[in-house]
Amino acid sequence: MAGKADAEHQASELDLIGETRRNWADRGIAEPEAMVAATSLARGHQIVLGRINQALADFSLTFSRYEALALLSFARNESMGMARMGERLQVHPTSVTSTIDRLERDGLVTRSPHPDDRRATLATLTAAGRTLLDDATASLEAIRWGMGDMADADLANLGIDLAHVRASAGDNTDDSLPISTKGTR
Amino acid sequence: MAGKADAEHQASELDLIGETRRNWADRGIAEPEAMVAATSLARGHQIVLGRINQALADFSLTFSRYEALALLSFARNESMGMARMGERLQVHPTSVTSTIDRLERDGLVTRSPHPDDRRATLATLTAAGRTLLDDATASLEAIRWGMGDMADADLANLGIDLAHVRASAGDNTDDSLPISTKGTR
DNA sequence: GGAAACTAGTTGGATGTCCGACTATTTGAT
DNA sequence: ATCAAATAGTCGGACATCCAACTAGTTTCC
Repeated sequence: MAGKADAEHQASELDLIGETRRNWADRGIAEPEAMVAATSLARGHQIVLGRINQALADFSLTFSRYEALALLSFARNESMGMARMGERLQVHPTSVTSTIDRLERDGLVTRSPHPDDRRATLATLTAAGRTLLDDATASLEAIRWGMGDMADADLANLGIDLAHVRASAGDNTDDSLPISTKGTR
Repeated sequence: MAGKADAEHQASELDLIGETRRNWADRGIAEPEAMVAATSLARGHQIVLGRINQALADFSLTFSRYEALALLSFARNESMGMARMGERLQVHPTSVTSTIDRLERDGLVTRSPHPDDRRATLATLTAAGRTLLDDATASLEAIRWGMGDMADADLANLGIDLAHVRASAGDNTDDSLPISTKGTR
């Protein structure tokens, strides 16, 4: 889990990131924009993930486990090999093991041997898993995936800016992104 | 720690977020922009934090511990009560305990009783801690705090968009942010 | 065919984060 | 003044994530 569950708690009096920026500026930092962006990214992530996990707590889920359930729900037969899950979710194979362990413990997923490859294990969504996923999804939609009351236009801008980050890491960012204003700024 | 250490690894063939978006769209999701933004935020955080932690590994540091050292370096006498550190870093008190434990173990920080409040403990930067912080900072500057080759203008946009997220959580976002284009889009 | 190289998944260890509960101390309110 | 309420820090437990190392099965290539 990551981020404080209570993302809405008092942010004390001051702007913590602005304060940090000022501190570094006094010291003569290099690349101040990058520092502010990285710091803001960490804080934004903490806020949003905190809200999401808070909402998912009603279902005894975390975002990691929710993502795994959602991924399976999109797969043929709601079933997928664990290595493939790791690629899709961009997490280490051991994290998949750990996530599936807990989902299986809670009866949301079952493990079964792969029919063709005796090394591989298939994770398959159970009926309970599918039901819980649907309920949890409705809950996340209700809180707009933790994005608060941000306007759709601002959300789109954020998505574009983050696409730049992802592109800088080699993520392919195809045309499915909101590109209405792309290149115009 | 969060994010894959190897943030630059193969992003396989497809755009994972675009693919996710398509999957949900087929299902008729509500609030698609919010979902994409939240997903992109998580991925962007993973990428940037992964790069940062990779750079800090040369100093046997993590970003959490680096942040704690930096915070202390800005404090009067390079010293601060642990509760205050938790407020500034926006983490749970037990996380501060854990972080200071490791910093103390590595000789980068010392604990001492607060002179006026016998409940409180002061964490103080050591000479070794200060030196390591400076070296680690230089390393982070060299990689632009994990922001890759993003242009300053894009970084500024990202900072602005994330300020909206933070504002929606009650973070005070004062005038120290890059506001050159604020309100113009 | 058979050995080397690769792939799939797990286990064990380290870190970071949260929450609940607990002790010690300080504040505040009657 | 005294006792309740709030605050500071820690411990134990749960999760998520990584890495290194290991077992078991599959591919590749001579």
